[in-house]
Order: sequence, then structure tokens, then C-alpha cells
Amino acid sequence: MKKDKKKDYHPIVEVLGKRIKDVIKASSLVQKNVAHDADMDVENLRKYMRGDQEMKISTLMRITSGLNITVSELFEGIEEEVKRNKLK
Amino acid sequence: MKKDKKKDYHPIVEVLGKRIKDVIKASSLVQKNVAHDADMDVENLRKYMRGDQEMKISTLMRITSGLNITVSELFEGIEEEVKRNKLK
DNA sequence: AAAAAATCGGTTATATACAACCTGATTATA
DNA sequence: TATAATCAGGTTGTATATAACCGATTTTTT
Repeated sequence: MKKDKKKDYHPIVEVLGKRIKDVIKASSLVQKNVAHDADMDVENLRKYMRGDQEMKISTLMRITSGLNITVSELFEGIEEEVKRNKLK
Repeated sequence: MKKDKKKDYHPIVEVLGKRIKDVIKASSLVQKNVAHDADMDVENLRKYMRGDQEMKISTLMRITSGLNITVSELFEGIEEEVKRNKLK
């Protein structure tokens, strides 16, 4: 895979990644444990946090499970945030 | 693609599909319009409703947008529902 | 200062999502 | 009764998610 610029994802990808990062930071969790509980490599979890990769629904479920929160909680108000983000 | 039984998805796929179906049924929306607003083929939307295909996050966003609801709303209490579903 | 965690930026093979189509049957509804 | 909508099941090419790694640097914690 060459170094071809940056993937052009739906803005949700970046916002969601930041939220995951913030949840970990605001908690006592460490990435390593979240990744383990989500049954995933830490480096790959970081790709999601960076917004470098888009996830499937089942991956979302595994991550929220590792974070000990619900999808509903993680996504609360996210549509507005995405909208604000685009206006920037 | 041959007829190889049924894909072995995370249980969320089926539950989510049913919810999408229920939202449409409970509203005045028709599948055709939801699909159009989600910028997607009706037949493919139906695959998600049937639980025949797992979606990415950006697809989820397009569908909730077509349904005029938030992801948070669509997923409210879904973890418990998935759990109940597995016990059946 | 040493150790642990987080960061950044990669690689590869394989599985699968996506989009755009199709046929044909059944069920509403105008 | 038309006709629109829903249903169930396909197909195909292409894009991309996943998993499992790598090395090296920086930041945080102990």
C-alpha cells in the first residue's frame, strides 16, 4: 500500500474517533485494555481513534463494549457535532 | 457467489435490521424514499433490514439520515435487546 | 531514570461491504 | 383492477475493512 494522501471518509469517522479517544482519556481505561476487551490489536484501535479507518457495525459494538458504554451514549449529539465540524 | 447457507454475523446485524424495518413501518415513510434519501438502492437497503449484510458506520449515518432519526435513537437499548435475543 | 503507554506511519493477505443491477412472487393501496 | 410497494433471492466488479504484524519516536507514569 503506497502513501496515497489521505482517505476521503464521511466526516463521522473523524468525529467518532475523537470521541473514543476522549472516553478513554476521561476514564481510567488504557488503550491496551480497551483493545483487549474489544478483541482487537491496539494499533488497529488507534487507527479508528485517528480517523484513519472506517469501522463496521460489529466493530463499533466491540469497541463500545471495551469502553463499557452504549452505542447510544457514544453517539449522543454526534450528528450536530459532525455538522458543526463541516462548517469550520 | 454460491448459495452458501447464511453468513455468521454479530447478532447486532439482525437486531439493527429489524429496528430499521420497524421505524419505517411505524412512520409514514416508504422504503423507496428512505433508500433514496440514504442514497442507496432499495434492494440493498432491504438487505440490511433482513440482516443479510453488515454495514459500515457511514452507511449507518446515511440510513438514519434517510429515516430522520439519530443513531442514538435507533440504538437506544439495543445492547439489552441483543442480549435477550441470544438467550432465546 | 526506567518502564509503560501512546504516537505515527507503515505492510500484507484475506474477507467482505458497496453499488448497481436482475428475476419473479406476493401484498397493499389508489 | 391496475400499479405500486414489499418481499426473497440472486449476480458481478471494485473498494475497503480486518487482522496481525513491524520499527521508531514521544509522552506519561511510577
